[in-house]
Amino acid sequence: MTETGRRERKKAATRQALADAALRLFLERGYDAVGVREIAEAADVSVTTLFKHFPGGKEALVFDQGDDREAALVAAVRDRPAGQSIPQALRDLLRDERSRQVRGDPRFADFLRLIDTTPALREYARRMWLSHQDTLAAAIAADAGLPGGDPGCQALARFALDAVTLVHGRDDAETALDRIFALLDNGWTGITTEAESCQGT
Amino acid sequence: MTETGRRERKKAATRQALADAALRLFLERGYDAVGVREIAEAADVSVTTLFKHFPGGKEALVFDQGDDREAALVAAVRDRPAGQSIPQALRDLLRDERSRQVRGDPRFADFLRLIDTTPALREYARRMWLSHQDTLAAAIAADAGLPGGDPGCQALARFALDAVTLVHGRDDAETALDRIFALLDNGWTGITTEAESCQGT
DNA sequence: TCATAAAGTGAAACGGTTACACATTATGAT
DNA sequence: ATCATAATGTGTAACCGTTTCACTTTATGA
Repeated sequence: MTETGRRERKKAATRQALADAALRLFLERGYDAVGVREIAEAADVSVTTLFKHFPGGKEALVFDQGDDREAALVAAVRDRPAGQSIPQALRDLLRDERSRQVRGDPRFADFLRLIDTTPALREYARRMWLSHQDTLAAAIAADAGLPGGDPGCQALARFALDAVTLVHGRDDAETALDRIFALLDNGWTGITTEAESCQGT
Repeated sequence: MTETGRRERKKAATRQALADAALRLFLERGYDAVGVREIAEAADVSVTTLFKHFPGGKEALVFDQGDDREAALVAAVRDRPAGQSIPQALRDLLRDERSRQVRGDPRFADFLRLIDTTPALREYARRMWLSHQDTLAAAIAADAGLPGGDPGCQALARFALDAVTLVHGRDDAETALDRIFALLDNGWTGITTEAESCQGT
C-alpha cells in the first residue's frame, strides 16, 4: 500500500529527527532561545536541509501532525443528529475537544503551554486553525442548501472558529462557549428560517 | 497648550520624514523591494534612529496615523439613536466607513492597494483593527448593563470587527455586510432579551 | 548498468532587528 | 549664564531566520 522505499523512510526519519530535536530544545529552553542552526546541528543535518523539510519556517517545526481537526469539523456539521442545529453541533464538537485537551497527558500540556507562551507559535496556530474556514463554510452551505460562497455561511464558519480563541484562557471557558454559541444559534436560525417571525408581545 | 519645544518639533519632523520616505518608496517599488537601510538613507537618518521612532518595525512605517476608528466604534455604540440595536449601529458605522473609502482620493486608493497586496501589511492592519476588541466590548457591556468581561460582549465585538475582513474584497460586500449583521442582530437580541420567546405555531 | 532525480551539504549572502558605546544638543534648575 | 541631565541621534557590528548556489551522494527504475 504505502510506498515505503528506503528513500522515503530516510526522508521521514530526517524529518522526525528535526521535529523531535526542535520540540525537545524548545521545551527545555524556550522557543526564542533556540536557533535553527542549533536545531539542525542537534538533528545532525544542515540548515538547508531543515528548511527543505519545513518550508513553513521555524514555527512549522512544532506543528508536525496532519489535521484531523478539519475533517472533524466537517463531520460534525454533516453527521449531526436530527433536530440539532449546525451551531449546536459545532459547539458540542469544540466542547469535546476542549475536555479531551484538559485531560491529556502532561507531555501534551507542556506542548500547549509552549504554544501559549510564544507569540509566534500562537499566531501560527491561529492561522492554521482559521485556514479551515473555507472548508467548514462549504460544509455548512452544502448542508443548509445555500450557495457556496454565501456570506452567512462564511460568517458562521469564521465565528465558530473564532469562538475557540475567544474563550481560550478563561476560567469560565465552558459557559462562555455556551453563551457565544447561543448567540450564533439564535442568529443562524434567524437568517436561515425565512419569515418565521414572532407575533407575540 | 501643546508643548512644542524645538526638541519635539525636530523629533516629529524626523518621524514624518521617515514615514513619508517609506510610503513613497513602497508605492514606487513595492513593500518587499525596499529595505529599511534604504528608507533610513532616504530620510537621512541612521537605521538605529528609524527603529527608535518605529519600534513596531518596518510595517509600522506605513501606519503613522492615530486611531480615530476606535473612538468611532465606541461612539457608534454609545450615541446610537433610540430603538436601534447595537449590531445595527455598528453595521451602519462600518457601512459608512466603507463608502467613504470607496470615494477617497486616488492617493488613498493606492495606499489601500499597497496594504491589500502585501501580506505583512495585511497582517499588521488586521492586528491593529482587532486590538480595538476589548475597548469595543467594554463599550457594549457598559451600554447593555452587563459585566465587563461578559463573553457575549466580547464575542459581539470580535465578530463585528471580523465582519470587515469577511466582506473585504467581495463584489457583494454591501449585502454581505447586511447579512452578517442580520445574523449578529438576531443572535444578540436573542441572548440579551430574557425569555421573550416566540409563542407562535 | 546507468541516467535521473531526490536528498543533502556547506558557505555565503540578504534583510529585519538589536546591542553597544559614543556624540550632540535642547532643557530646566541652580 | 552655567551646567548637569536626559533625550535624540550615530555607526558599527552583530544576531537570527531564510534563501541561493553550486556541489555531492545515493536510491530508483528503466
